[in-house]
Amino acid sequence: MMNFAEFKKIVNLHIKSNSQDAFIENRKDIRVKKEKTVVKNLERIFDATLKIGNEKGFHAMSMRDLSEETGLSMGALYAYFTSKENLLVMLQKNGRDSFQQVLEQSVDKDDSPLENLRTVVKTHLFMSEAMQPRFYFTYMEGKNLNKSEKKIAVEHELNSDGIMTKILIQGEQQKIFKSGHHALTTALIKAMLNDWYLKRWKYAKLNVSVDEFADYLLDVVEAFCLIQSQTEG
Amino acid sequence: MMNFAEFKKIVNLHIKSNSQDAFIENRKDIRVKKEKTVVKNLERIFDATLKIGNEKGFHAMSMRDLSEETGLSMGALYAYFTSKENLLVMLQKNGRDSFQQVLEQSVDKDDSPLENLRTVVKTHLFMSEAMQPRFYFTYMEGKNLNKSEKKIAVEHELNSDGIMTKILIQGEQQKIFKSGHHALTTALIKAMLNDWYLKRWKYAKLNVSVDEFADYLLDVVEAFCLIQSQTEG
DNA sequence: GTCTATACACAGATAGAC
DNA sequence: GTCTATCTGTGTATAGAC
Repeated sequence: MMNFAEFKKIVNLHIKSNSQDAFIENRKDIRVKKEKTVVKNLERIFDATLKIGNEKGFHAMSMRDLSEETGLSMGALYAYFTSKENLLVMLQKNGRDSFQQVLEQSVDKDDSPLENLRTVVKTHLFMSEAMQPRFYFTYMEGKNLNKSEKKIAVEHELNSDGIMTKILIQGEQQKIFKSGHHALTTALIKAMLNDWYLKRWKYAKLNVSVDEFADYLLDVVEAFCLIQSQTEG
Repeated sequence: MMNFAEFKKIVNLHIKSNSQDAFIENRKDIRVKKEKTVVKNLERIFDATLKIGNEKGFHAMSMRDLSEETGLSMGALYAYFTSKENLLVMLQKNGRDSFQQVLEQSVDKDDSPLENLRTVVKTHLFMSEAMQPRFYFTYMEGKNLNKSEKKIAVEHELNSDGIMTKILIQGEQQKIFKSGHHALTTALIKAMLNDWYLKRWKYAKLNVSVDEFADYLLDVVEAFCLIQSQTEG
């Protein structure tokens, strides 16, 4: 089964196109018109925002901090977004969409629910590993969004939970998984998945690799969900 | 076995003494000297800080916001702490200590590892339920602490993880629990426990009570940890 | 012990030169 | 397309009256 190294090769192209997507979606708000310049600088701006924001919080990051980290002047920065809040929204949107897409595409109707469960768990985990700063940022800065953006974020989460819950239900119908409160099971699995990028320092200290974490997490999940012990790994 | 209602009766006294503890520990920095006044106003200040801070983040909360919410003037506020950062540190310290104490006391050497595991999980969960705003705040605002305070926070977490890991090891020694990476198991259990106060909206939507959550979480944990299926609940 | 008034540093944002 | 210089609001914190 897929490990992180293989996963990364496959989706790297997708991930790298992040700031290009952002350019297309925010064309009207971006004063600079040369695509190549925008993509390059937007990437610098995003990276710097994630770095500073994850250290001390987005709100505590000043535009002067951002100017220093990116090497762009304050004036130049405002050619790429209309306001600090606009920058926050761009960053959040941008991450969510590619995540949702990759997750949905990972499910295969012809696979067994067990296979799909494993795939979805690993896909979620590996994406968060490949884009750790972004996932961390999205989680921690969610409450700084305005009401309507917050609502969108919640909908995305419920949507992504739905993918997993659906698999659990199918598993029960096919008598592979036990019956249970599947939405609650999903919530618990998500909680464990999120911990990987939220408490990175802890797993580093325990010297656990992302592949080991994936296998261990799946052991836990399968011990609870599977009707009888099957071949593992 | 203990449910939330019973738990709350037992520890309520402990929880209510929070601002009194804070008064004793921060005497030197508090300009007001009448204990009764300090305890009353400190509680108002803490509650207001948790409320506003959890809505939009501690850094985004201005002292004018806090003044309005507490009904105290800016000048009066600064009689209870020396700076905004000092207020943050007071709040964080204050919560941690009583948590650690209650958790450690909940373990009983004469009980079986299984009993102790259940007790520790429920104690952690029920404390977070009884003091949800404080737990949420501590989690989300951890990165705003300075280096030395951050270090203390990490130590507390490792310490509390240690309590659970120890129980898992004992369980293995007594041939009740499976062998495994016990520290990793603990991390996963903690992740699920934390989710209860971090994603409250989700569990509210699912209409899951704290007691139901406790039982379900323990089912998951026991399915993974126990050597063979034993009587549950 | 609490208030009002204010100091003054720093934030986000923009104008206009290059 | 990027820069420097600057406007203006808001932030934390304090002084001094009551």
